[in-house]
Amino acid sequence: MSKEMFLQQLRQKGYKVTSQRQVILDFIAQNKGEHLSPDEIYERIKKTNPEIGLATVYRTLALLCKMKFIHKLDFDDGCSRYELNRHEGDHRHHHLICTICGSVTEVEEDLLDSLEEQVMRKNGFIVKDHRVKLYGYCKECRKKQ
Amino acid sequence: MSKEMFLQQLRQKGYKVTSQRQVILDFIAQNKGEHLSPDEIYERIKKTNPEIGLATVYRTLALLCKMKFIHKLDFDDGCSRYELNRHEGDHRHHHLICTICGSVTEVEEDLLDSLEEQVMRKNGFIVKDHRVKLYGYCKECRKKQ
DNA sequence: GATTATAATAGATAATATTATCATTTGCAA
DNA sequence: TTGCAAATGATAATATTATCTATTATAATC
Repeated sequence: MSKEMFLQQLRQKGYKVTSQRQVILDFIAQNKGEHLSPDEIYERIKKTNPEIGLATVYRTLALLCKMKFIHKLDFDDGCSRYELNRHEGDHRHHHLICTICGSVTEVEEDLLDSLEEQVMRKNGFIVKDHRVKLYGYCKECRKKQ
Repeated sequence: MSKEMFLQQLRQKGYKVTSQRQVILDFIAQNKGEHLSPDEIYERIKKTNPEIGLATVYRTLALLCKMKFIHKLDFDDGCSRYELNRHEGDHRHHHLICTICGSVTEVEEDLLDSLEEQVMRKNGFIVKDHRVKLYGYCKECRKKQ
């Protein structure tokens, strides 16, 4: 999704396009691939835009989440982290969290279709999104065991 | 797992069996089925055991998690919640979270075997546990749409 | 295009949930 | 008993959210 498309979506839903939102949006887009925390984003943005407050960073991140532009992640390291949503609207990868070294690896896709179908059939629950975390030992730590 | 077995496991791993830990353990075992938050546990335990501090509740919950006696949950309602681990050592159900009414339903099992096997093969990652959250519309809310 | 009304947003900061710190207490082995 | 590492309670620190007043984007009007 391009920046312009996103700004249009904001206006369309009645949200305002503020300079702060654009700055934060640009920053996240420029740092895709990193799992940034609110405080990291705040500290690094503050250097060029010292007028932006921490609360606004939190609020904008929450808004970007609601708009499905980013995802909130939780790796149990004491703060939340966010990543760009690369595949429009849909969540398309899982996280492998090593319980030894704490590393986080992403794996593409999925294989959840049969699970979601079963939940639909047995529980009447319509699945719109999912979050999957796999805990275990990464390749490196496995060797050292 | 019985209480005695659990206390033995504590001693075996070098942890001490304190009265506070026993009180919290008993309370959780007596309220299985509820998804209790640390503050709820603290407030309700305080009535009969006013000497127990909030920090101890948090610490004991973290310990019980590490011992795989309970699970930490996150339903995005502003606090963490815990539930008894019914199937020893292994995580055996997923959560369906309705994004309309906020209800949380549990579904037994799994169908993750093929996913975990694939992760093992492609990433060399040994999966020891997983956490799956499915977001969507529950049966009731679906009707009202 | 400039002006104005207004609801949304921003910044500052108080409140809340959780974790870290530290001095004191306690379970447990010698 | 006694010694000591581990645990506790109190509370400071941190991450996040809620609150409240001032500011601002935007649509309507001139």
